[in-house]
Amino acid sequence: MTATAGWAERLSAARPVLDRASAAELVADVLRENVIDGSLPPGTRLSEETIGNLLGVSRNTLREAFRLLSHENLLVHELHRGVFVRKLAAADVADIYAMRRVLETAGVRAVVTAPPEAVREVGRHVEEGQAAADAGDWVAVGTANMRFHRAIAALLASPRVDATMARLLAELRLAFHVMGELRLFHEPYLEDNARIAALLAAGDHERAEWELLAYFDTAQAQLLAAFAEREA
Amino acid sequence: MTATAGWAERLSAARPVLDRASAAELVADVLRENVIDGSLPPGTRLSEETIGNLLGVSRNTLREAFRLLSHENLLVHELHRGVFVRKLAAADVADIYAMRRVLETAGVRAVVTAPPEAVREVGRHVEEGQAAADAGDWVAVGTANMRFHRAIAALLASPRVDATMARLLAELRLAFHVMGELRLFHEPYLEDNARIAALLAAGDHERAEWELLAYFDTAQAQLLAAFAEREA
DNA sequence: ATTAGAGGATTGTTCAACGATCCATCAATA
DNA sequence: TATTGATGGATCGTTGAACAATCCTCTAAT
Repeated sequence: MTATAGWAERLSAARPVLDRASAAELVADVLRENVIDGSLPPGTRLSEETIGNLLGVSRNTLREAFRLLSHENLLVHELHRGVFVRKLAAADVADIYAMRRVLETAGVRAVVTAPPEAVREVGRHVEEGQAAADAGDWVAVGTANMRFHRAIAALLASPRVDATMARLLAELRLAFHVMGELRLFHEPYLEDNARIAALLAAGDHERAEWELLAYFDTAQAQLLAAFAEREA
Repeated sequence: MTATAGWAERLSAARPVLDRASAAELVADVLRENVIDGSLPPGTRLSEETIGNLLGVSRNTLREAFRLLSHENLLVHELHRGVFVRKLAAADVADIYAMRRVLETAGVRAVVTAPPEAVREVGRHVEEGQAAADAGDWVAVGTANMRFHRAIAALLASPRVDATMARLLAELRLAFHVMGELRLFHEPYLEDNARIAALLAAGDHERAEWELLAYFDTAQAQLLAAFAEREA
């Protein structure tokens, strides 16, 4: 019985696969990948003709892809000048962390009403990060860390909060490129994350929130210090 | 001296006015206006040819405008079917209020560190709403109410939070169209808003938060009731 | 009443073209 | 020398047309 019970939901869950992405969205996916992994460093100018030829799509389609990524804050569009890979300023980093504080602390406080599955999801990403660290893959550690924090905000069980967090974290990755040694940036937080996940699992949201705020302060300070150093 | 002190900032603040132009953005502005004020009710299909001829722009330009508004959640784009004015479901309304609770309560708690000017701005929109009510302009009362709540979130002094709130409230206006009599929906909250603004001005963020949460509950329930009634 | 198919209408995507704008270069002037 | 002004090339902004792919409606057949 349980096998056939939820067939309607399973079908509607598969729907996004059906209305497959348009050409512009596929192009946006490719570009997003290259921006996030640093192949296209901040400040790079994306010429319509060059990129269009490279990917084999028309200028119009490409421009739609540019619009998509501009609204994800990964590209900036300057009239009559073209699109550039976003270059975060120190103020942007501070603002991103300000918004993360709001969303993630709200997520932590919602742990008491969150579905147990969502709480387990937080812990899962902690293990994911530790496994990646054991393998020495510090880029993967960074990815797991993003997922960990996204899972914290997801405790609110709000699609809009979730989408906002995803965009915030993608944007933040633009700032990571200023960090030279990824290991030094990510390694210390593995323990912090494990501790926060444990507190959440135990329902101790007050201490979890306190730990989380401490993490924000140090991580933000670390990033901003790297920014200041780059200036010099 | 003070008149010439901040000229650099004033100039750079005027910058957005300068690079304002793109035809697609202007078209998006026009469409947004018509969607928000109800001229284009939810569910309306926007034919590329029809709208393009009406506004005198080419299909390509119009499609860029559609993209812009789709990412503001005001339009939905269905592949090979066209774009439609977004039709909010009850779940959307609940989710919007969930996110408002997060952002606005955070704003209220930030009143202790917010710049005084930002606090005064909240009160200003209360008066704006009362003036509109005296004039019997209930659409303007609704606008003032939006600005009031946006000003509360703005206490966080975060550009990203501010932009997110603006988008959330624009989206919520799609739901207001189910309310028949706008006066019945907006009038009771004039007093609530005044009380909350007074509490904020006094720095009593605890009671302000309590009042605000009460407002969210009743307003959301009222909207959802109207949705349920529409179904019947 | 349901299914199958044909035809028309609309969208998806590309291409070519032209005006508008920006940018680098170089000449002219103080 | 440094600033200003003009020139030309490159790129963007926007349009219009074209064709394929897809959807919708209507009709016919079972």
